[in-house]
Amino acid sequence: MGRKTKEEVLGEFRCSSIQDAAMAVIARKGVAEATMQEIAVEAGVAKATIYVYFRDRDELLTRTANCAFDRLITELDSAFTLPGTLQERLTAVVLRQLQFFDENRELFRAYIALTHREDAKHLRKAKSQSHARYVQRLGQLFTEAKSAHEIGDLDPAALADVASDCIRGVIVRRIEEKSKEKSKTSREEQAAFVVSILLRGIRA
Amino acid sequence: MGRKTKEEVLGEFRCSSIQDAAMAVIARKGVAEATMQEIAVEAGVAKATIYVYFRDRDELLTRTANCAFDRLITELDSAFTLPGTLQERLTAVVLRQLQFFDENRELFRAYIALTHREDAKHLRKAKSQSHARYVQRLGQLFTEAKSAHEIGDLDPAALADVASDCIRGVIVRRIEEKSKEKSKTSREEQAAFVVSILLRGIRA
DNA sequence: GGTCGAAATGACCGGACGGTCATTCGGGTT
DNA sequence: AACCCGAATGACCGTCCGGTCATTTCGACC
Repeated sequence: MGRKTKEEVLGEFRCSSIQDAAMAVIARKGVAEATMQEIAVEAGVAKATIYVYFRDRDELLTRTANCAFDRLITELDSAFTLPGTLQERLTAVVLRQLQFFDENRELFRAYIALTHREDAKHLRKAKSQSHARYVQRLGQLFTEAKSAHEIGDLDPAALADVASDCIRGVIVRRIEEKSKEKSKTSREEQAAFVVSILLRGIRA
Repeated sequence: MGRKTKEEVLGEFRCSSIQDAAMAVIARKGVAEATMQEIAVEAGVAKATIYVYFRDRDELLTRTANCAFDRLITELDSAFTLPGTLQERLTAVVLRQLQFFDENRELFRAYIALTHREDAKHLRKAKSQSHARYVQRLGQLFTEAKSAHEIGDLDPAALADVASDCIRGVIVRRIEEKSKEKSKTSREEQAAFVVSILLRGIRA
């Protein structure tokens, strides 16, 4: 049993090494341009070695994406379960998300790169599953706020869609700014701004 | 002169035929998977013929994208210049956009496909130029509304970003719904909903 | 040190794709 | 009808990439 565990551990270590390499290459080149060769070099193994642990390119990318998305969801769950008013909770969620993507920009690039993907259907599926979970969490938040009469008679699911759009946009712009070396606005300001618009609207 | 014009007209006709074919293929397969061979078949010409009119794949896609984006901008301009209150004007813009993409779904798919592109830099540039123009138009609209004291002391450019995010999201969801054969909500309702959220916010 | 089995790998294959070129084709001119 | 010239094309090339396989490498066990 000790031996077997050892082998398994070694195998899992190799697997995650390759997945880490895949994430790095995806972050650098995007999903479509992430070649097996480059992933292999990044992982410090031969290309054929990848095929010892993954059936084909699709399985590697699918499992890598699922891992990444799980990390994201897990990270956000702790923000979603915080107590407080709708404004407080929404701000916390946005803030946590900005922070997470600041620290894992490669993950965000992968996330975005998968958003509109026309290649492997499995990737789209994995992405849309995790995104659906995320939007659903937002919907819960609005449902609770509705119960507390913090919001009027609006469809929580529709609100969640709009909110996720706005948050997405903030992150995209933040990443683009960052790559231009001018992150002028703090996370806190950006989070407060978008939550303010969402809650109070544009009107005077 | 008559002869020359005739030749030019013929040439331009061929050009636009090929560009139309390129748009169709892009709409069907996405930018990355749009091969010269498939575009040629779609256009009813030999692959080599494309190279008579376009230097290479990049030039074909760039010019095709620019054409498409010009159509989009032109179409929206007439909506942007309508008179009325902020709410009326914004609703008109959103409505026109929904209608335009309903009628030119392939154009939207291409537009979205180009949004996050990691291939040809020229394409990204073309897209971001037209998108920048669009967001700028939105910004003008908010600036005017600010002058008319319809909105408070908020940065029009930032508002335009948020608004474009929300509108984009509505369109994406609309297209996805449509491909599932269940367009449950009318354009008017969807436009009114997103404008309502933008102007009045979520709060009760 | 020798043996064995699984892991790792370099070399290779088949196919797809962008791009080129010599040849063919077709309509206008004489 | 013969000729001409540019447009159109089929055949072809080099490259890249995913995937395979026979061979080698390496650590555990005797």
